[in-house]
Amino acid sequence: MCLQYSEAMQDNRARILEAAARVYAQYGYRGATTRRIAEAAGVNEITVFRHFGNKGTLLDCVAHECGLSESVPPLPSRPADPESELTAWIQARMAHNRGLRQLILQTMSELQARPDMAPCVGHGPIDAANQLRDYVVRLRRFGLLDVAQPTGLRPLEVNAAVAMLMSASFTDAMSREMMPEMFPSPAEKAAGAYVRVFLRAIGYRAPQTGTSDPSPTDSPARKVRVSLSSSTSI
Amino acid sequence: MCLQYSEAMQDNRARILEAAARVYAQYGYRGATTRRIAEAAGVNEITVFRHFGNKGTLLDCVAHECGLSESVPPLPSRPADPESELTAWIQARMAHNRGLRQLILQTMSELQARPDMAPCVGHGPIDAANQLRDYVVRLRRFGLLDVAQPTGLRPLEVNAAVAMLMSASFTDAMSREMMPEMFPSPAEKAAGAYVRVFLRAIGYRAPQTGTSDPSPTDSPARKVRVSLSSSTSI
DNA sequence: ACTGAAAGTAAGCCGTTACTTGCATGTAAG
DNA sequence: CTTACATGCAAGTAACGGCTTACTTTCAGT
Repeated sequence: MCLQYSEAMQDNRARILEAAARVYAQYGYRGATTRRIAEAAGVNEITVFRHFGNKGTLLDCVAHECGLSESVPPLPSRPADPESELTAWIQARMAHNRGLRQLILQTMSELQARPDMAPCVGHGPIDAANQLRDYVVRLRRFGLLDVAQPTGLRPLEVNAAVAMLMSASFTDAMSREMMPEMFPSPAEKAAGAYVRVFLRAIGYRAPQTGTSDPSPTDSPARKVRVSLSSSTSI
Repeated sequence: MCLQYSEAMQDNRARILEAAARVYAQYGYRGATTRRIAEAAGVNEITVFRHFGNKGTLLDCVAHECGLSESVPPLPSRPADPESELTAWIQARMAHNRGLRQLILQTMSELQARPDMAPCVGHGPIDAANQLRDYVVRLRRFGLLDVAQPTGLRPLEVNAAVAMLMSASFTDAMSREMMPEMFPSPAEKAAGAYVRVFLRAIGYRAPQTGTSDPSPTDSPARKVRVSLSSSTSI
């Protein structure tokens, strides 16, 4: 039946795409030659052209189909243990980013020449930052943030704290290997440390013993003047 | 006199180096063709080869001579107004990094193929992080940090806070343009917000009125158990 | 006027790269 | 068995890129 042709075809197509992603991540756009890609895919160079027409189309497909889309589980909608929840989330994000390190760096460095790649590389981090902002809103709703600090907790700084946590996990994943002196904390402890710093900065206080299962309704923090939304620029 | 030859020669050499840096930043190693560099320098292609022998040597010289070395004034040795001092420092660092953005991204993405570039791109940030760590030590010596916080101020987390501030300023400079949603705070306010979050996280308290000109000797914070050094891995 | 360093011009060599064309092979559907 | 499709192989083309050779121009110092 016609599906078997199609299956074999899809098979080769997938192998070419995967090989192209690997070669592109290692050598960049110019260095990802059609010969190298075909060789890495175990396929004749001509097959590449028959499937994708030309190199540009192939690498566009790589960018849109490959793993830059998120595969990190979301933050819980009801915060229970913020420190461990955030740490697990940051750890997963760092592992994800480490795996895509070369691909991300190549794409970022070539954004000027191929600006249409911007959403492809930007969507993941932006979405994650919005998730984190929403999580902070939930922490506040559940009364887990100390809003009576002397200096006050302004939206500008909460956004800054979010950007700092996202940046730290991203930069750590991108560059710990190339400049370890920048990250004196060992890799397995880094995520937890970032999260603790973040929580301290946004005024997180572990709930008092006995205040288990906090509900949003009985929290005095709801009428605080700070309101945050993931899509609101401050 | 013979110096005029040399001056003219240095002139062309400098123009080639500067043009090579521009072309490399825009197109990367493979895209920085000798023809493009020569054209950008307003010089014959052969002159490039006569000066540098081959493309590799030229781009090595670019990496070692160009502006990746620091030009940011250091943090003051006697902290007076940490928030404004750090903000000015971070702002200068961000401006510096923004100017070198493409050069940094290209070099980072090609580190796998040219590992000898690692110190060239890594020295600046590492040095800056060490400066910041030393500054925190000075804040502590001058009694400007609240070390009696409930959760305690452990070196692991101070290092994490340093990494977060450095990462945030770096990532902001690198990627605000390509994904503005990631940084909802306006660029001119971002540095100050990062610094305030950082100071809050490390337990900075503005000195009480009347405690002007703090001296390191009369500070009770000196005998705290936390000791930090810029070259110590924790 | 002569010398010699620095720069330019013209031309080319040789390998690489993207992409094409033409032909043969295998294989499954009808 | 035929048809159609997917793939492979051989060869080639046009352009580009690193680098060289052989020669000329410019111009300060002697």
